[in-house]
Amino acid sequence: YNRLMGREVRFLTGSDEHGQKVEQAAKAKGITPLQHTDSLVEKFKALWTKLDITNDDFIRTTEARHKKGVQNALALLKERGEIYENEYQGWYCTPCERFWTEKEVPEKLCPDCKRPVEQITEKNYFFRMSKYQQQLIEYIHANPGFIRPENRRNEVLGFLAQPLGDLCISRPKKRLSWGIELPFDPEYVTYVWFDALLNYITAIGYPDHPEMFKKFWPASVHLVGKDILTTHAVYWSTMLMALDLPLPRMLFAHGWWVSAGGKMSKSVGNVVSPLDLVEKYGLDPFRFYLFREMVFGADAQFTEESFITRYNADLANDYGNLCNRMLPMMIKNREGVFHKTAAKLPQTLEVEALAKSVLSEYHGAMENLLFHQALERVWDLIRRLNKYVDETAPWALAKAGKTAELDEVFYTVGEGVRFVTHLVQPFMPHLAPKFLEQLGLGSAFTPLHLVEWGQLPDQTRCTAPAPLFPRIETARIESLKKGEKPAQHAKAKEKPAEAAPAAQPVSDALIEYDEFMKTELAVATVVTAEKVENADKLLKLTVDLGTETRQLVAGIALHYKPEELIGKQVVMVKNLKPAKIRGIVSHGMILAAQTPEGGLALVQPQKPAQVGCRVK
RNA sequence: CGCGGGGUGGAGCAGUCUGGUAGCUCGUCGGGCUCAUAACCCGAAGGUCGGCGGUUCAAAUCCGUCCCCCGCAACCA
Repeated sequence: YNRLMGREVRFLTGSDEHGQKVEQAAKAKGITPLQHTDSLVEKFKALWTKLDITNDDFIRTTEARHKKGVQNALALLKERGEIYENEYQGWYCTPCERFWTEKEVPEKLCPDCKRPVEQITEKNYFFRMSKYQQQLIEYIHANPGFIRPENRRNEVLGFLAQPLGDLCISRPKKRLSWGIELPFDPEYVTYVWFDALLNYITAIGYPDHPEMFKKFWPASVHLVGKDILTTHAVYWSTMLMALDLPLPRMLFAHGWWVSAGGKMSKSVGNVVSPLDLVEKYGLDPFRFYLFREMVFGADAQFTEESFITRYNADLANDYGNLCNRMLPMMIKNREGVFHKTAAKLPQTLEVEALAKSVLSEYHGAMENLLFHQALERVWDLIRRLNKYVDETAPWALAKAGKTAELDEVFYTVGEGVRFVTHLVQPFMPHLAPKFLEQLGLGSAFTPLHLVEWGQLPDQTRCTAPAPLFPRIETARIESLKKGEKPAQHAKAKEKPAEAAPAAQPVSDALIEYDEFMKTELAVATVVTAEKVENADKLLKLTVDLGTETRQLVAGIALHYKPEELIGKQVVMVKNLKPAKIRGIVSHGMILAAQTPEGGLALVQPQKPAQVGCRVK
């Protein structure tokens, strides 16, 4: 859009490649981190090409220009006293090689591997982030358009209402080598966020190409996912403040596409690869769908069905068909030539007035990244044009020989198509030119900022049209064609009932009797039962085994109330290794089976059995 | 009170900041037109805007409170 508006654009994207996760993933594959990211980057780039994303640059944080910029910034901040050395204390799990916060390890066990964590102290470097907290709050208040959408801005302000600590920006090399070395301490690398965020400036010439840097910084728009808003709004902003650099003009957090019907799941059968739609229906309609269907900034649901609905209604019926219904008529009656005339019909004036207001609202929406709104306005005009054709009934005008009026109508519709095609071009760069060709304009686009109503030249001669958005045939249309009543397809589209999770796959391998006998099953009586705090599914039970009582935790709280369990006999695995669940020791496991409704049924002796007796 | 999002006609959403006839698309029903990709145009049905309370002349919108749903996280021994 900005390019079409005649602006000089620097569209940057890239990849953040350092850090522990990357190092671990590479290690697991037995390749170097760089080999690992190389292959990922290749995939990203191929994807952008496929989607016709026209980024001017793609920066990788492993590139020399980036490393140099990061080290330069670090050195500068150190020199200015914005970075200091301090002890870092935390709970560390050696096998997992990671720190946990006090809160994360209430029982001093690693949440990942359950092994004990140890409190260790190590030297690290810290960035004086807290120093800028107040300044940042004031900045956000003073620049209401900085963080968008607005609810996100409030989220950030909420975050900043809490005391902000300083940011630990280093990792000792002995724990993590995959990173950028600190210029002032070769034993350390940079914390990945501190490294990655700087890409926005290292990619545009910081610090070696000041003329380029000056030209493109501050960025007009930072577009980020909603999940990384805080890092950008807080870490990055304070880093820039410390570096004495201006903040980006806008930080926009976009939402996520979510698959309808909850999480994508193979067993539910709702896995859709968006890219399949590109293969099936083309890139432009796909791009259109993405921008029209999503309220930009919020999450949106993605389904092939909604894509098809959108495509047929907006593209095939409204936009494509508008062009297609008029040109043949014009070829038949006026040799396909547009005659520019002064508007006389009241409907023509209405269309012109609408076009003008649509144009300004369109630009307003686009400047604010409200793409769905921009497209909505454009479609207001497209619908008005279809209505206009009905109102003026050019086929009747032709019969009556009213040539002047006929020319006015043809011109208005032709100009309408030209006009909306320009507005839609950022979304559909490949099909938009074809509309212009059909109108007889070649592919001579007017720069977007110069587009106005009435620029279709007099005497333009159109070409014979062919549908540019052929309808996607659905069952409903099929049946209409056969003259049947519309099928009640609501039923067919119902979400497939979530199949009760299949029984655990049973292995074919047979076991020896001895092996089974290793599992000691026993009858126990539930003595006490209570809910585990802060856990939805867990109950803490004590059971009587005759010779002893045991404490165990069972994930059955959704199906059994504590009080209904007390006094019941259950079957438990007696010789299971104890484990801590949610910090509570669980020594044993009680048996239950799934019911057809997806509930749980505890396994119970059919008649009262001897407590503690072995089950076999 | 773990974090976050949300509850508006059958479906998906806008409107909520800046109170004042509840709007859009799809779907349904009826009609029109016949130029077109069975499309387009018109009309209708359908909503106590999650519940309750409050502020106000006036509440989807502001305040309070409760309920429910969905992601993520944490446990499913």
